[in-house]
This record gives sequence, structure tokens and C-alpha cells, in this order.
Amino acid sequence: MNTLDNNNKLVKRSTYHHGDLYRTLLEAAVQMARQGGADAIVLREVTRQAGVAPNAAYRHFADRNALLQAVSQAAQAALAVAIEREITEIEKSGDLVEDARARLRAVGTGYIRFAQAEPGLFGMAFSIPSDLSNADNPASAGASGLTPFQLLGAALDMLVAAGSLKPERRMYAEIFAWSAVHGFAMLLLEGPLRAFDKTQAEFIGQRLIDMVERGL
Amino acid sequence: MNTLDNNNKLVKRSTYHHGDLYRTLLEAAVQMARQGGADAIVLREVTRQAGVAPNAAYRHFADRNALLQAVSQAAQAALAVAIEREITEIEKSGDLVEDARARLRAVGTGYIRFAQAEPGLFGMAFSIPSDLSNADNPASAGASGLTPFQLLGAALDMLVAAGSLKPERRMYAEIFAWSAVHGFAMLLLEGPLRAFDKTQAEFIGQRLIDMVERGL
DNA sequence: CTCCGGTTGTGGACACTGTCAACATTTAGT
DNA sequence: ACTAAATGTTGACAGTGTCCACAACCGGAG
Repeated sequence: MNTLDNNNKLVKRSTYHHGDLYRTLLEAAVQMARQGGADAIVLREVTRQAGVAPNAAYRHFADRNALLQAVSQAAQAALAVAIEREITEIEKSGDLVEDARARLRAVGTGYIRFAQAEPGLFGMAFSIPSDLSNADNPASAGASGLTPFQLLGAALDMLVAAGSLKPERRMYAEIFAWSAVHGFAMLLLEGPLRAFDKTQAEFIGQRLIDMVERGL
Repeated sequence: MNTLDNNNKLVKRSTYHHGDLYRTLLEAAVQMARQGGADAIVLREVTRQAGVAPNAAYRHFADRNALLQAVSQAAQAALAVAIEREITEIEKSGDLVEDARARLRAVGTGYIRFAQAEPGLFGMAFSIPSDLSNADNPASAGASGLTPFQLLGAALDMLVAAGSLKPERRMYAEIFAWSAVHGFAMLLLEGPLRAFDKTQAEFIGQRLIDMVERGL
């Protein structure tokens, strides 16, 4: 019978029904994920913050894992937005090849920067067991309507269109580029590269993208 | 007052002290990790399988996380062994450059194959929070005494010695190669590439290594 | 407007977990 | 032989995810 007001303070709820509990629960879960990753999402605490009984969550999510999946999709969407932002900041040169390359770099850079800025969310984006491949799930998309994976694909298509990537090299190119950047982000966050500070990581990340450009 | 005999059957223990509880606990935890990753390691169940009271574990591990770290190191050691095995299966050509390249490929191939063969263990190898960089921790090493990271470094050194990798390109080369292969393994296990079967993964993995060779 | 079925939230319970403090047994060193 | 340290046990506690039965509310059919 309690809920959160606009300032996130607990307050008595007048209506028996919450109104928008699904979103409230999801947003609380996202905040927890930002702080400590998937392990930090605890069902009872989520409902507590929403001012609702623990079991109320089960009217909106089948179980805890369903909530985690929802957060995972939200995380992917946030990543997509971060990549889109990086893309818009490209200053166009007019040269088709150069612009296409800049776009690919922007995707990689946005990916790495997001991983550093939001490690908790990033960790959830691609590590939550979900049956279907939701690489094209709208819930995982950004403002452009594209998921991170699709944004990468689009950048590679531009590279082909610009003549900078041979069509016979196009197949699986997403996977190669993705693997490199994703692996780097993982090693940076919870691997042997944890000690690196932001500027180091930025520098090495750019070199990593160089390697991908050469190798694709 | 119970313990496991040689056939892993529960049996009454005659001695009050277990004898080798540390190893017994660790091995039980490793088996659980093989089946379900870090989440599958539950302290009480570990002690149960060892035929010992739950709190006995606290005489050997500060808390659950300490146990996870120990398993993580064991997982790294197992990975090192898998890579070493892949290396020994190289048929030497006599050509220095070719042999060095084969060695680098063996490291990557062993890495990917281990990830597929032991997904539970692999997931623990590099994703358990541990303060120190144990890239050179003997507990994480294989038969050769080298950790996976060091095995990769050695392969890259050979590549330089053979003249196939310019010395000015040597720096950070571990990170680049590692990132690509590690990211690929991650995407394969718990990412959008989950649907791929073993032969597909093997094929694409080899192409991925091609990219690294070109790009380094 | 009334009634009634479905939706949403509550209360109480259960089995299970990690961890703590106090105690018991065994081992090892003087 | 005696004592201190190491190792294992008992009992307890707070906290978790989930199940079942019940309560309050909402929207549409009559």
C-alpha cells in the first residue's frame, strides 16, 4: 500500500492498484543492475522499492529470470543509444570511404565506452540466458529502431557500398568485429585488464579497432 | 562424520578430521561449475557432498567468494592444459615462420575448443572478481607452468623471433588476440551466437583467427 | 446501474541459502 | 604430558525465490 513519489520517496499509495507496476519494477531493477550487475537484482528489494508486496512481481514477470531478461533487453537498448550518439558525433568528410570507416569506428568506440561507463548494464546485455535470438527484438533497439547488432551490420554494409570492404569478406564480418570489441570490453571489466585506467583503455581500444580494420 | 570414498559414494568417516578437505571441497565445487557455472556452486551442497558440516568450509575458504576464486584459478589451469594439448598436436614443418604461426593458431583454437567443451568452467576462468592480477599465478598454470595468458605471450614472441611479427607491433598484441578469441567464445556461449553448432563454430573460429593474423 | 469474471496486489508459509558465535575433537610442538 | 592451534559440529539468524489461498479492484454484459 506504499509507492514511490516523483522524488523516489516512499509514500502511502491511495489506490489498491499501483497503476504502472511493470515499468516501476523494471526501472528499479535497472538501477540495481547499474550498481552491481545481475547479481544485484533481488526480487524482494525491487518490490520493496516499488512499495509493493513481494508476490506482486509475479503478476508481471514469470519469475526472477524473466525480470533479468527484461533488464537485459533494456541494457541492449541503452547500448544502442550510446552507439547512436557516437555515430551522430562523426563529422562528415564527404569522402564515402572515410565516412564509412568512421562509422564502423564509432560503433566500436561507442561499444567500449558504454562498457566502461555502465559496466553493470553492459554485463547484462549479452549474458542473460534467453531462448530466442533477440538480435532483432525491438525492445533491444535504440532511437533508430536498430539493435546494437544491427547498427554494426549497417556500418559494415556502408563499408561494402563504399568499396572499402570486398563483398566476399562481408559474411560473418559482424561476428569478427563484434568478437574483438566485445572480448576487449569483457577483459577490461572483469578480466586481466581491470587495472587499466580510462585513458589507457581508450588508447588500446583504438588500436584494437585498427586491428579489426586491417584484418576484416 | 561422513565422507566420500574412491568411488564418490558417501561413507562413514572414522576420523574426526577429514584429511584433505580443502581439495575435496574444491573438486566438488569444480564439478558443480562444470555443470552450471558459478551460480551452480552452492556452499552447503559442496559440504554436503564432502560429507561435512556446512561451516567446515569456513576453515578453508574465507567465504563463498574465496571458493569461487579458487575454482576460477582451477578453470584457468584447465584451460592452460587444453591449450598445451593443442600445441603438442602441431606437426612441425621445419619452417620457423610457419611453425610460429601454427603455434599462435593452436593457442586460439585451444581456447575456443575449451570454451565449447567446458562452458561452465570457461565462464568462471575470467569472470570472477579477484583483486590481484593473477595472470602469472602458478595456481592458474598448466603442465608447462604457464598460464593461458603466458602461453599466448610465448606464441607471440616466437612470431617475432621468426620475423613474422614486427617488434613494434608486439606491444599489446596479447590483448588484441585475446580480445578477439575471448569475445568470440563469449558470444558463442551466452551471446547471440548460441545457435551455432560445433562445426559452424569451428569454421568461423578459424576465420576469426585469420582476421587476427592479418590484423596484428 | 448491477453483477460478475478476470486482473492485480496481499498475507502467510516453505525450503533453501550464506554466515556467525560457541562448542567439541583432534593434532602438533614444547 | 600439556597446552595452543587447527579442524569439524551444532544451532541459530536474516534473507531469498516461489507457491497457495485470499482480498480488492476494474471493465464489460445484462
